[in-house]
Amino acid sequence: MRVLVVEDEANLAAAVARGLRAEGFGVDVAGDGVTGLQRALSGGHAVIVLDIMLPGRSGYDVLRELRARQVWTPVLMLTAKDGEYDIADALDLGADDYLTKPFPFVVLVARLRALARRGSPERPARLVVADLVLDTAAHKAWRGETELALTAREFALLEHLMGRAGDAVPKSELLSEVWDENFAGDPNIVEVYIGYLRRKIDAPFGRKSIETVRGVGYRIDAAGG
Amino acid sequence: MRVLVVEDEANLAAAVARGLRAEGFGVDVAGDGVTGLQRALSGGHAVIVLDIMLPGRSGYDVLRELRARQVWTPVLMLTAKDGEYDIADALDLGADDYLTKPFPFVVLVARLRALARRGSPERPARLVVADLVLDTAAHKAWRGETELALTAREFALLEHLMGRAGDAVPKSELLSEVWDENFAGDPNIVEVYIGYLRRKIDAPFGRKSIETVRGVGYRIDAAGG
DNA sequence: CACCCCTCTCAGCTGGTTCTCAGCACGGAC
DNA sequence: GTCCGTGCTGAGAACCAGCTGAGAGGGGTG
Repeated sequence: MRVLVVEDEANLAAAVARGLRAEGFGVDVAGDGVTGLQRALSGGHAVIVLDIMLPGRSGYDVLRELRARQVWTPVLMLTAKDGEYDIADALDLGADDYLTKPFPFVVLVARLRALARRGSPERPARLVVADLVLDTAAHKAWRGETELALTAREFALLEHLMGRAGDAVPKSELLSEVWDENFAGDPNIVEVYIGYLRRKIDAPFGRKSIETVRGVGYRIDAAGG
Repeated sequence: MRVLVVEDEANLAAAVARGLRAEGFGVDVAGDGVTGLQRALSGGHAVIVLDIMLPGRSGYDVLRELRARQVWTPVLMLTAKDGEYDIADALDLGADDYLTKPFPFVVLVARLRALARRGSPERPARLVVADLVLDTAAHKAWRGETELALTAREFALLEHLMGRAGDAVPKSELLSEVWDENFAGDPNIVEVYIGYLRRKIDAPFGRKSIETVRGVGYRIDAAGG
């Protein structure tokens, strides 16, 4: 069972890592938010221990980004007790548990075990952006009351955009995530499919959910469009 | 519904596997205690049939280890009638039922069905979707008032689809759950059986319960159809 | 042994889906 | 306004997923 520890205080990080290894966990350590996010995205961890106060990107930020990218690995947040950061916010963002520093080591281990056992919650079956709804389990899509007839590829593309609603998603990311990691064909395929989508989900309803971000990619406004 | 059979007598194992497949179960076979334990831990089985006398690790051992690792899949133990091993011990260790060899095949099937039903509370004895009704214990199916004559395989397929009513069930999942974990044959078998089902449960009634989700699999609409 | 039923394989067909390509439109820089 | 780069779109080709009929193989039954 692998654990990712994202913590900038080197001493604490090392101590936690050593202790967890002794308990039989495999441990990865990241010293700042950016590398922490990378490691977390690469996946394979049963639990993530995430400090809130971090150089680079805060723990909040990392957590938000993770969930936005559909990564549902359980996260245990670490806070200093000075209360500058609100743990409630973290839980809102999708943290699964938290500990206030300093903490007894055994408590950390127990909480991690509990989180790991509980496992990663199912990814939400439903994506909602304004009156656009995707049911990923049923593979159905609606604009308001109207069901949309999307092909598999169109559905996958829309799913990815809605999963990162509010973000400008680079065309390269769409290519590698919706198509293939090493897609060899014409990258223009993304534009073609964006066109298909707009004709199905926007034009008939006089809407403009999918914005073009010139030179970057596309964005679905979190507030809807 | 997947069954794991842990049995070292190759003839018996093969006979049981064949018989269970004919009854519509997906069957995994392990020939000794060690691989049996591995398979069991990998999960996904509704029931485990476990011989006591095994090379490698005894059935006792495997059972103890399973329960120690918090795996609660129902287990049916097989014993030779010479009484060298005490079935009471097995029940103490957390076995759920037992059979003394030799046993009538129909008894095995009945016990397995009972265990599977009892074992997972979320698998009800009766599945209802609109006017489609499956009695999984009695192995009977109706559309409205009309009883349907389904073969074992057709029944298993319909059971799985109805158990996930509303979801688009991937073809790969159907293959591994209704057929076999490592089904080697032509995956087209799923389409063939979907065709059989439609001819029995839909066409005669002018209905369309089973929708094709192109590029994914099949779906039975929770609201019926 | 003959027959029937069930399971599964195979190959042909169909139409929707995916993708390529080429030309056009548009935005931004100067 | 002109030019260049980027994005949009229609047409059509290639492909492939899914459906079906035919039939082989095997087990069980009379």
